Amino acid sequence: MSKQAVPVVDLNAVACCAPIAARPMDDDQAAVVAPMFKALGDPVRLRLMSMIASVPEICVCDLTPAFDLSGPTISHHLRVLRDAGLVDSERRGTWVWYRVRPEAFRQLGALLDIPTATATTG
Amino acid sequence: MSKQAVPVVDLNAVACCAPIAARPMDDDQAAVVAPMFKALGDPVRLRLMSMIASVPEICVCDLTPAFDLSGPTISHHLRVLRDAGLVDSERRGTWVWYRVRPEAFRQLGALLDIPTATATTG
DNA sequence: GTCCTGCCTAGATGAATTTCGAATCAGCCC
DNA sequence: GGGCTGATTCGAAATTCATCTAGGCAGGAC
Repeated sequence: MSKQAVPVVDLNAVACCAPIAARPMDDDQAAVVAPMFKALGDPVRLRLMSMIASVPEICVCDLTPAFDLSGPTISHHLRVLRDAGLVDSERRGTWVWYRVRPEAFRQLGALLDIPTATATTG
Repeated sequence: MSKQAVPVVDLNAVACCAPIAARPMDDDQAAVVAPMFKALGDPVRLRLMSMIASVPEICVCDLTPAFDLSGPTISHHLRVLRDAGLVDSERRGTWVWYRVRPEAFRQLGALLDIPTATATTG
């Protein structure tokens, strides 16, 4: 085993939103965060997420025609995004509207922050 | 490592740093970016990424014992991260060292930026 | 040279994912 | 109520994925 691989961290306070690069992530936190990244790890869902995040809210009827996929398939992907906590849905009359959950979005962004000088030296 | 060290993802091909929420992402860009998120969408890989990003560089021999998984499995996950363009590897003597690719890391963070007007007004 | 250690590759396998058509649920209009 | 449209859920097929064991290559010690 090498010596310099031991991480030098004292930020044991923040577990929820500390950047990935701040210190090694523990198993529990990884289990919580990974599904969010996983939800964005599909091109269809990434485009759906982008379409939803680009406007205050958007109807499923406006999302589906943008893809060459069946309605149930789009519905499935939207559910994955919703289960991951990235979006919210609300039925209003005939249509169902989706919007982004800004706090989840912000949290993901914070996780990818580069704290200070660790990863920038490579 | 010489032939495998070339990342599959071409970072320059991505519309660099345009946030997901700025405008709907097109199909090509989604196809390039999604594998990066997908690579982070597994708890093991997320912890690996975090361990690598927390230090300037780290030896595989320090990564493997942190998990209850076989060596080949860890090697597989490291390859996924490498193919996604998130990390780089280099053999020096007996050991292989991994380090983060800061530009990929920064780009992912930029993608999750909120352009301060769209997603917060919903 | 031989042996040992560290890491990767190859092949196999059970689990998860993506996708569809069919069926179902929710709301509106006549 | 009956019919229509929008969205989800159900059940199944094809694909992909995470993981293992076995084996191979590179480098150092002898």
